[in-house]
Amino acid sequence: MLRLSTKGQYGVRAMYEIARGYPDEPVTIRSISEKQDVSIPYLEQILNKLRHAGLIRSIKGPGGGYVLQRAPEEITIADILFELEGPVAITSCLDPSEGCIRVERCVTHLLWKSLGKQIEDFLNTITLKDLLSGKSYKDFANIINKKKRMAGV
Amino acid sequence: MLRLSTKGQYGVRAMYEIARGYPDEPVTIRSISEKQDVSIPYLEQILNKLRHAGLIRSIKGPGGGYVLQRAPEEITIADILFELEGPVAITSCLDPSEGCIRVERCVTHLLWKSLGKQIEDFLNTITLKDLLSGKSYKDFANIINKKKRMAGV
DNA sequence: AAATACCTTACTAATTTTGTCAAGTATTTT
DNA sequence: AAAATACTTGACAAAATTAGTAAGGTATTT
Repeated sequence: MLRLSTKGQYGVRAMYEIARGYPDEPVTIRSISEKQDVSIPYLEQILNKLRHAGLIRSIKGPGGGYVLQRAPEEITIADILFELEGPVAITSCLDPSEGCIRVERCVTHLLWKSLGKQIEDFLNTITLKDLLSGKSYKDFANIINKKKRMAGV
Repeated sequence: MLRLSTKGQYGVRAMYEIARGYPDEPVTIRSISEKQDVSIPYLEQILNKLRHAGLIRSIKGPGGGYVLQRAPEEITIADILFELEGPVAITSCLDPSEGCIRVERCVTHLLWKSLGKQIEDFLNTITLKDLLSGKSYKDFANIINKKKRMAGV
């Protein structure tokens, strides 16, 4: 349950490759394709969205490729996934573009909203830099929990 | 992104109705259908799974219906969703039934695993009793954060 | 025996996902 | 100027999943 589509997954992996070239080495689509085992046409579709969102820009011609528009520590996983898959919406009625017609009597509305918030907090906290620095499983949990403690939750 | 299927959503809402009758009032499928706006055949499919999982049992004949097998505080949202939608698996390679062929070189593996763990912790913490007692949005967040603090995370 | 209520399997329409394909446009190097 | 490299766009379609419906049972109580 709660699976992420391949677009989101590949998008994050593509951004990881582009981040590795930051700040001065443009990364070609071919090189991303080879390193991450994703077809070039599919990557084009994905990178196109990320470019329109202002997360990356492209440099044409020989020697060109993609580069980050912001530093790796300034780009979160949420930034990437949001562009490729839209907002976290555990249920359709929690999608801002749809809306709920039975909020009042829906006993689970707040439950899903709260779960969505937990997920968003996590995704907003982890950045490309965390990915680059090879964080461990425990590290990721600590990053988010530490942040919450500091926020006084 | 990360949407729950209707089976999972309806399943939780159905369990909520059955929990309202706990411990001595069997809840008919018809009554669940009317209160939660879900068709009877679809509910049968859902309740069948929950029954096989031992979360509920059915009483046949007039005056019959469904009743919880355990107290509301002993049944978590994770118990319900796991039966209806399988384990939390952000990516297919994190699904226990599939497995990952590139764990070593996958830079996002631990990220998704960690996110999955956050979600599971949340779902394992909230029970039917929390739903019955009409918890607020903030309440849900507090339940899980308090638990984590106590665990010394 | 009649009414109530659950039980099971099969099927299918709709939607979403996961890509491919074809035909471009833009830039740099030689 | 030409060639090579690289990105850009929109349309299309197979495959998988979701979200149910339909039909024909079986079991229990009154």
